[in-house]
Formats: sequence, C-alpha cells, structure tokens
Amino acid sequence: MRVSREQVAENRRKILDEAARLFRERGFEGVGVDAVMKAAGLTHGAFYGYFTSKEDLVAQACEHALAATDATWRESSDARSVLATRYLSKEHVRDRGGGCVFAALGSDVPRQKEDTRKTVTDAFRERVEALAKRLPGTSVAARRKEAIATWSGLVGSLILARAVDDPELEREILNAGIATFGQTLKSKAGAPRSPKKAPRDGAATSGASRSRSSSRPGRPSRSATSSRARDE
Amino acid sequence: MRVSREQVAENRRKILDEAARLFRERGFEGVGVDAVMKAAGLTHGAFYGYFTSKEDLVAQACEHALAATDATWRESSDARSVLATRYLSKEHVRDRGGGCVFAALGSDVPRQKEDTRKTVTDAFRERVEALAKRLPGTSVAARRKEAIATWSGLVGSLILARAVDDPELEREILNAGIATFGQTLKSKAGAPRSPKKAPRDGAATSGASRSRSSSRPGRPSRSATSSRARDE
DNA sequence: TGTACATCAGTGAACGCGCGTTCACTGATGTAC
DNA sequence: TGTACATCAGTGAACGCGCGTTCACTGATGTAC
Repeated sequence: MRVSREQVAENRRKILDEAARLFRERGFEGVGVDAVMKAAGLTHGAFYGYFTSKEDLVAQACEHALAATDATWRESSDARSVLATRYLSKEHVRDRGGGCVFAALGSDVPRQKEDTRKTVTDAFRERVEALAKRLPGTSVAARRKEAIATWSGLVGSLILARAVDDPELEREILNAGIATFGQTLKSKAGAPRSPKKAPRDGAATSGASRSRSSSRPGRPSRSATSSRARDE
Repeated sequence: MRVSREQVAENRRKILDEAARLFRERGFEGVGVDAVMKAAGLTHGAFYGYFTSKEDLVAQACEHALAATDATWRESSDARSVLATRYLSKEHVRDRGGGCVFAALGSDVPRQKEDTRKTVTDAFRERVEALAKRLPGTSVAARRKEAIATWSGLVGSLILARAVDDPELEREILNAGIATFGQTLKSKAGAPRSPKKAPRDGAATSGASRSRSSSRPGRPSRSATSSRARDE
C-alpha cells in the first residue's frame, strides 16, 4: 500500500524522533529495529526502505537529536548561569529520552561507527563555540578552554546525577555543578602539558558552517548491498 | 571434572577480571556470557555455578572493577593536580578496559538493575570523600562540594575526550580538564537553588565503612529460581 | 597412609527467544495519455 | 478532467544467528573409614 510523498517524509521524521528518544532512554543496544518502527506506527519490514542498516539509523538518529538541541543552543541568549541551571535541573535528569545526547549516550559513543562519532564530534564543536560566545574573557583561546571545561563539567555532572541511586546525593551533585559551572571558572593560563604545541585558536571558528548532513541520501536504493562488519 | 577449591577461587577472580575488562571495552550489552567465560578459559555452561544471572555478573563485575581503583585512590597520596593529570592522560583515554568505570559505562548505569546502581553510588561516595581529603578549604561542606564538581569535571572530560574522533580536539579537552580540575575551583558559597534545605555536611562522613559487599554468596545454589523480569 | 565413595565444578548439547535482515506480495499513489 | 497503468511504500512471513539459560553427564576432588 503505497503512501503519499508527504506521508513518507512524515514517517521518516517520526521514525527518527522515536529512535532518538528510545536510544537515549534504553541505549543503542537496548532498542531493536522492530521497537523503533512500532513506536513510529509502522511494521519492521518498512525499515529498510528508509535506512540501510541499524547502524545507519543510529547515526541519523543521533544527528537528528543533536540538531534539535543545537538550534536551541545557538539561538537562545540565556546567560551561562541560566543554561547551567536548566541543564542540571531535576527535570533534565528525569527526561533522558528528550534530553542531552552526550549525557544519555556519551560513554557509548566511542563504541559506535565512524558516522556516529563524526556527528557527535561536530555537535561537540557547535556546543563549545556556542558556549564560548557567552563567556567573558580576554583571549579567544582562554574563552574556548573555559567553554570546553564547562561543557565537560556539565555533562559529567548530569551523568553522575543520573547514575546515583540516592535522590539526596543526586541533588548535591546538581547543586555543586550549578554553583561551579554556572559561573566563571579559574584555570591555569597555559596548557599544562606538552607545551611544544599550543592549541590552535583557529579551530574555534573553523567548523562554523554545518554543511555535512546534506550528503545523506533520502531513501537508500533497494539493491544496496548491506555488508555487515563482523570484527569488533 | 571437579577442580580444587583454590582453582574455583582463581576461576571466579579470572571471570570477574575479564568481565570487568570486557564490559568497559564493549559495554554491558556488547558482551555475552559466552565471551566472558571463554576469556576466562572456561565454557559457558560453568557460568551458572558462579552467578545467578548475567545481571548478577554485571553487578559483581562493577563492584570488582570499582574496588580495585578505590584502593588506589584511598591509599595514594598524590596531589590533586597529579591525579587529574593521570586521569586525563592519553593512556587513560586509550585504556578503556582497564580504566575508570564511571567514564567507560557512566551513561549506561541508570539503565542497570538496583544492585549495580547501588555499587556505583557507593563507589562515587568513596571517590568524593577521597578527593575531598586532598583539597584545601575551610569548611567540610565547601571541600565536599568542590570534590563533587571536580569529580564531575574529570569524568565528563574523559568521556568527551573519548567520544570525539579528532585527536587534536581530544588533546584540547584533556588539557582544558587538567588545567581546570587539577587545581582549586571557584564556586558560589551557598547552594544556588532550593535554599530551604542546605546540603547535609554529615553525608561527608556517613558512608565511611564499606561493609556492604559481604552479603554476597560465594556460589549460588543450583536450585535457585531465576525469575527474569520482563518489563522495562 | 591407603582405599572406596560421595560430592560437585566443568562440559557441551539443547532450549526458546529476539534480533537484524530479506523478500514476495499488496494496493494506493503518481503519471501518461 | 477522466481512464489505464507503472511505480513503489508498507506488510508480514521467513531466514540465520547469537543470546541467556538449562541440564544430563563426566571425572577429579575431598572425605570417611
């Protein structure tokens, strides 16, 4: 039963929405193709009309989830303290499925395929740049360094607040994070190790245009060979 | 073919060693019972002589891995900066299987069963207390808060350094983390939100004795019913 | 200390199940006239 | 605008595979005498 082109586009969006939510809730390996398609109101057989493999879905779902939050970060003019307070709120701790991808899946990213890691790396750069813009500070390098440390602190705080099973300790972690990463950090001026090569300031602006995602085909051809890598 | 009691103890240790390594490398769901037993030099059939279920193995392997590093943290007298430099080294980034459990599996912990979360929570408390002891600072509460934020920052930095696919960016994250979390942080004095209830200072010393792990049986009885939870 | 027997750690076949993936078929959509 | 046909998105059965788990059996260990 063929459906309209608009329906196809909407189905695609729905699949990615549901996949992005489910992966964040249950982890990449905790969600099957079947579960994603069912959540999107389709049957599993239709899956390979949209994606070449589950790995393909993982990569695109990550991009989908990250793009949604990227926009918010770039466009909002919230101060760093507001941002930290919202990021480290109990609501965000609870809403794994709709929250930060880095916190929900961060420690699983190194185990994913190239595509996914590249998507995550690009999004990390976006976040750091968006954060650096909000920071006071003299040099671009110092602002960038502080943005990186702040972002690390926020992600780490959220992950640990979620990991812990004691609500009181969770609250303590969130509050410590807000108090520390919601305002200017103190850090040593230079890079403390391997001083032979200073961090490139140019990297702070090099990835400004986000043009990569256009190379993804809308629908894979039916005849596409699916080579399944067997090695770790 | 029955083996000696010493052999049983050694097999148990080997299984936990290999499980702790494999889980950190490939994730909880990326490693099967079969792979763990093979790595330990046994066949999968012997598994249920040692553990009641895979979940049981997950919990015990986490405890095993965390206990190993706990000892190091408690006993070493390294300054905070040395600790940060070692924690955020390229060697640690590379050695996922032998490194920090929080960084390797942190975002997967909220999805695990009670036992595992409890083990992780206890270990978190240990780390924070061990870290707080090294910090200068006036009040116990301030030292504890700084220890929590520092630990969050270290874990977050390591997770992000591993997630990223660009070695140069990885280096930047590590250096920013060392510079920031290797020395005293600035943070607001009071808790910034929900000021009705101040953080309990007593929590800093309440979990001092680590007596919990003794309740684990050495070998489960053969007749133990394995009830498998079907719900999420 | 030596023998006879009970114990039980480990083996490997087998189980049911869910996974990722494929495919023949269906029937509504889109198009050519 | 209306009809005839080609296209193709979605369905559901089927596949092979690996997973967690069970169990009858084996034979070395540990024990009783």
